[in-house]
Amino acid sequence: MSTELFLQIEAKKAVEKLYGVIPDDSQIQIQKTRKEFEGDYTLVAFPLLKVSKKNPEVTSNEIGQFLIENNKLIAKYNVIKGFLNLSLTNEYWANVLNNIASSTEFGYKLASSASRSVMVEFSSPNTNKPLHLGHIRNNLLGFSISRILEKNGNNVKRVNLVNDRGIHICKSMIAWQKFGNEETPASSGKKGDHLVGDYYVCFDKEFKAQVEQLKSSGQTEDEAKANAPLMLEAQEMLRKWEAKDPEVYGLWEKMNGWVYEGFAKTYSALGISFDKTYYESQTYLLGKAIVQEGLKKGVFTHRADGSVWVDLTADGLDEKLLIRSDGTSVYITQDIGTATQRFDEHHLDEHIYVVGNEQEYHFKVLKLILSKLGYKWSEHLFHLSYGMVELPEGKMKSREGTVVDADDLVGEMVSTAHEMSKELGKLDGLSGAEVASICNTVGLGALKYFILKVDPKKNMTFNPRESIDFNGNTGPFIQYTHARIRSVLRKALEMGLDASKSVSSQSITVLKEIELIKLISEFPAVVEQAGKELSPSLIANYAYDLTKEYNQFYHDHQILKEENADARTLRLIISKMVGDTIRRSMWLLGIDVPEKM
RNA sequence: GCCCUCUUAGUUAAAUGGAUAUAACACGACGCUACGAACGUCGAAUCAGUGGUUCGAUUCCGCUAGAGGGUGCCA
Repeated sequence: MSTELFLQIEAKKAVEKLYGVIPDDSQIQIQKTRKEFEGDYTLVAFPLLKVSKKNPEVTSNEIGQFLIENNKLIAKYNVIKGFLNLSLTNEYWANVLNNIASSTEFGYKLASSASRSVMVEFSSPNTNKPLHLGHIRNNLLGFSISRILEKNGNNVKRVNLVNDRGIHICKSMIAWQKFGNEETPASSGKKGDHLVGDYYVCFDKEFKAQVEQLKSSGQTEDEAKANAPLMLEAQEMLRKWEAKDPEVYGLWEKMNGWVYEGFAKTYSALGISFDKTYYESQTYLLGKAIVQEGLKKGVFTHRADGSVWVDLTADGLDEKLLIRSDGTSVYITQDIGTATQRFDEHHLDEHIYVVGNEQEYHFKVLKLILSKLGYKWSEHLFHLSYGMVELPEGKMKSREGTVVDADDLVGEMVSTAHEMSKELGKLDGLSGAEVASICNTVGLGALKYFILKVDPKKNMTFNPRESIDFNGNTGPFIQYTHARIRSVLRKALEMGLDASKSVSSQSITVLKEIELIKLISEFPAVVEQAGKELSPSLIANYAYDLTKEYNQFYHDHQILKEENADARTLRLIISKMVGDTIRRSMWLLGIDVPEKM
């Protein structure tokens, strides 16, 4: 039981005994005592005044007095205005530490076959260009949330839906065909996804030139865009692709193959993997049958030109096209199909889409359509809508070359880690492979932490200069503290000190020790909260708080050189638990922690 | 036009219907003969404006201003 819950129950009893009324849970507000006051947890008296019919000070004092008289584990209290600050005894905290030290998988709920089944779709890249910073946020969020949900006792399936077909792919293809001179990753040494991306940019450049030319010969902007030969060729290519024209299909397979090789490297560098990858080329026709069904049910309507629509105006939304007048399907048609397919095949309790907030309307519409079709599971679809990543100069624009490339970014972070460790001389004497591994861990840790510490819902600014800072509220700061703890534990082992004994209240000698035990004991609640809110940032902030608190402790108090054996053991155990909790918090974020750095 | 979101120190972030709003970076001043200084200590600096609900609002609601996003054949 958490300390907060324990105090809530005790306070409830006290109120009942003192005032003869059983208070509502919402009236018993327990919160952490603010740093500047003495106490562990605080009961806010204001909501109880109606019950006590006394002023805040008197009410607080009466409850505080009752609690220390009736509970041996509550040591003392003080009252400031309407706040009752409670301190628990050293026995209580020693016992908490012993319980944590002897438990396995502390803070985690393990999944069983009876657990809820959750599918998380994330990443979902287009195969016409390499991954960039925006994809990194998506990937890191999706991966971390999957781990958080797993450790909240869910069976999680990670899936990727690759957008491997459509006009955007044809743009890269047509540009390569016309201007590529048979360039391949092997011939040019370019990473496959970058090579294809270059031709996407090339298409845009040539297309714009054609549009300008047509405009100067008298066409309007819209006319020029519609008539540009390159665009017509791309559209023709898409038609040929849909007709499975062998030449076009072969080119498409070849170029997508290059992209997949490139993506695989990026995913591997980021430490991201999936249980299953879906391809839009295999799912884009799904959903059409369901649209027919909807027409029969009268949920959708035909228009004169053959297009199919759903009217959502009664729900405050607009009318939405589902099938184009030429009979082809649109994005949402496919999503209707894939969602149905997944719930048919897997019996999911929840399906989470990790997709940027610019698609909020899309998912609102999707959910509504599915519920109109009578699918009860539509209420189990959840759009995890995350904010955009902007640069200090503003929005990233691929065409203006202001996009931060994922591979470049990872590379820069790792090389910064190299420079840093060289400068500090921290890794002297280690083998090249060890140094490379550590710098990789630290560089990636910096990047991942920088992105995940921000609340997913919020837009964030990515400042390249600040992101490679390894001091302060950063991944490397937390990793460093872990490495330092591991170093202490290695030395303790050499000295033959035992960190597996249990401790007694006499072992606790300074306040910081209790602060640390308290913080460690809050880990399960943080994991649970992060699972509920689908927010890795809660874990990141917790890890930082814990690390900061430990560093202060470490600075002010000796561990191995402490002469009192009981105190030394306690500090050793606290150190071990802090190190473990840091490691496990970071694991939930998809960040590794090194033994040395 | 209509709909949605956001606005917290110079900057980037945090928290909360409750106490004097929390950190980091940057800036200034300090601490290594030390279990790891990628650390620690001190200083200065913030809730866009306005009205309401409330014992109490930065948090909830309204309006104003600014920023971003979406909106019938893109994804």
